[in-house]
Amino acid sequence: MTRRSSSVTIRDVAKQAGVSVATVSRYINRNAPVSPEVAERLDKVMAELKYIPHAAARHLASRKTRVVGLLLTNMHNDFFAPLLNGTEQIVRKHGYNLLVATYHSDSRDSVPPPLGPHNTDGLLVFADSLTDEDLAKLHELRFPIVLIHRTPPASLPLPSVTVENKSASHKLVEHLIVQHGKKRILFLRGPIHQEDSYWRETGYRSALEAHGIPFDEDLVLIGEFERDVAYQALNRFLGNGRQVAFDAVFAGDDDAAIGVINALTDNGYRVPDDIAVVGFDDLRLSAFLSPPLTTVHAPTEAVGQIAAERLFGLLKNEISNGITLLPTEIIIRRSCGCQA
Amino acid sequence: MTRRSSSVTIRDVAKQAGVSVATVSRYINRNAPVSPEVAERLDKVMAELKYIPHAAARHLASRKTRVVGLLLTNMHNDFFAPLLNGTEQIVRKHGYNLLVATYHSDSRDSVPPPLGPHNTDGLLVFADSLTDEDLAKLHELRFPIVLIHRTPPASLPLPSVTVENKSASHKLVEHLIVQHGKKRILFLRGPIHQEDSYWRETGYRSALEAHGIPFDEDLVLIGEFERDVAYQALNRFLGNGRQVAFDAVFAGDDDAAIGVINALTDNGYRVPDDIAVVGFDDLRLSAFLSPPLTTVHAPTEAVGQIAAERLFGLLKNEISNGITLLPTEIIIRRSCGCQA
DNA sequence: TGAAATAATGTAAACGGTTACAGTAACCGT
DNA sequence: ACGGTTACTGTAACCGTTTACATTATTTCA
Repeated sequence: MTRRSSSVTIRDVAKQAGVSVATVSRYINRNAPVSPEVAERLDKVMAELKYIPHAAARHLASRKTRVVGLLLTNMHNDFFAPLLNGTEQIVRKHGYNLLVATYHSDSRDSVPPPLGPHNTDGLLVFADSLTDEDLAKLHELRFPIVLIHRTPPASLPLPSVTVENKSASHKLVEHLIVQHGKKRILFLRGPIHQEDSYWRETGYRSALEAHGIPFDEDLVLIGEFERDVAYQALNRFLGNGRQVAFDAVFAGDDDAAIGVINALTDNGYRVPDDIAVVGFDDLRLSAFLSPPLTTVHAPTEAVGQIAAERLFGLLKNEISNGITLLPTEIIIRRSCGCQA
Repeated sequence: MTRRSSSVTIRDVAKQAGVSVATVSRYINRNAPVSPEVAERLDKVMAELKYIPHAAARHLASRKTRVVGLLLTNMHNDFFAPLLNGTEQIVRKHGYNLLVATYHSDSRDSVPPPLGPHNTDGLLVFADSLTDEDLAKLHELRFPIVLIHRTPPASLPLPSVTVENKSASHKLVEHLIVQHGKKRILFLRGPIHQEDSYWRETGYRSALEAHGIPFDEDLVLIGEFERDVAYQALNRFLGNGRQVAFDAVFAGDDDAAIGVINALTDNGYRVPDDIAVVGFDDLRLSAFLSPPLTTVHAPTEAVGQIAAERLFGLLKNEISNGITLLPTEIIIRRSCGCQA
């Protein structure tokens, strides 16, 4: 007994059942017929020995990991919980495992992405957690990738699933203008280079333009889709000793909206009486905020599910590219001033 | 060229740099000295070839995966976002990857746990995602495990990190009794067999007892720490045509509290004027609910961090067992009736 | 009825790393 | 000057699977 490991291997099973390892392997993977007697014997032996195939050995030999990766920019936002949940459901359904990691330009000090062909069979890539070059490199290796909340760079035909940002933002801002007579609407920009940011700003601008309100760069702050950043930004803005120069805020997302409401309240403003606030995403708890948040419902869990399903499609060599754009819907609650 | 794979291997690097594979391996792992010239040459070659070590091959040879697993019961609750976040931070800091999965009695139809010695170096096990027997088996294999929100079964000296439930629950319920004169306090029980449930109920009972209020089984409903379940349960309770027989609700956790507030509101009760509601966990958004939720602050992100750190301690053979009990703190806001 | 297909199994070579063992050369202390 | 370290490197076995190739027995069918 010179074995280093205490774990039972396929050879133990083979010996115990009086067959070759190849037969055991084939039975486990159901990829070649095995006689009923042998099958029965194997079932018994494997149960007795509590045999569990060693993943790494399998991966090495078969060149498949049965793991898919989810690469995020961060996870300190309730936005990611449903995304993860949706993804995990599908991954589990397919008998795969899910590796999650964060990666971003900041961490990118010559450190390669933590997830890739070396440890996964395919990747779900959120927003700009990978650069265009990273994506191009992976695609060149024919590595399965589906993009989430981001469309493929030019000439890279990667599947993508994201949500409709622009028209919903347009409608939301329009609601502020038309229903509530707002004219000086602050906008909290999300992370630069992130598509959601871009399209939400585009929708914001187009709504202003459609109603003859000039765009004013002074009315855009850095929100980063983060509660604390938004809070700070607004606090600084208000602390400038300036007169109130705005009557509403489109916070970019719900998380930032929380920060905004907080900052406003701390500075003595009432929401929505003095200042209307709207967000984007419709987090699980946004309906229960004080005041209930007017926002845009984004089907985040579905995004995770669909993206994962498309990834598994890719893994089965079903070539499916093109972008899936999930519809969003504006949700009128109280923070805009409605009594809904 | 008969190679099946297109990927660059350690042998390519070795040949290109004119050294043996052993030297390359040693340099990569920094576990033996390598001459400066060779080091430099290797750096260059590895960059040129874009060499990334194949994880599975490494795992197989070294018998370490550099992956830790986080096993949850589910993830459709905002409670898990900070837990995951905390865990991921530490895991990343140590250069490991994080595999997440859900597993529960329901899924346990003779399906073995998705995470274990075959694909991870250690496991973070939340609540009752594994049974006592599962844990015993793994511990017998000397597999590193740290428990989260659960203490080790008798005679299994597993490290554990959880939060103080009982005394905080006691204080919270006491607050309802003493400060607000509540006497008929509904309790929404969490998942049975889950320790948080048990201790929160214990705290609830001890507070009642301490103030001479008899425990009434009719006042406990199934909440499951889930918003929808709590909503349904309370709705059914209210719909029984019975007279209002309670004046406050301890919802078990914040997620259930949302459901409770919602059900109450839908049935024409005002919170907190008619019925006081308190939760547990202090989710990221609980302060911003309407009304702001009186609850207990649980340092969930810290739980994730500390549990992960302890797991890495185990991986370094630092034997650390015993349970880490993180302090909690009651947070008085408005939903109990205070004006705070 | 004989050739060809099919079923069931075995042997052994990968897969891409790590590491035990071994060896050489330079260095150190006495 | 010589045994003992130390620094660096190489060879090849091994980790636990999958799978190409081979083999034998059994069907199928013209």
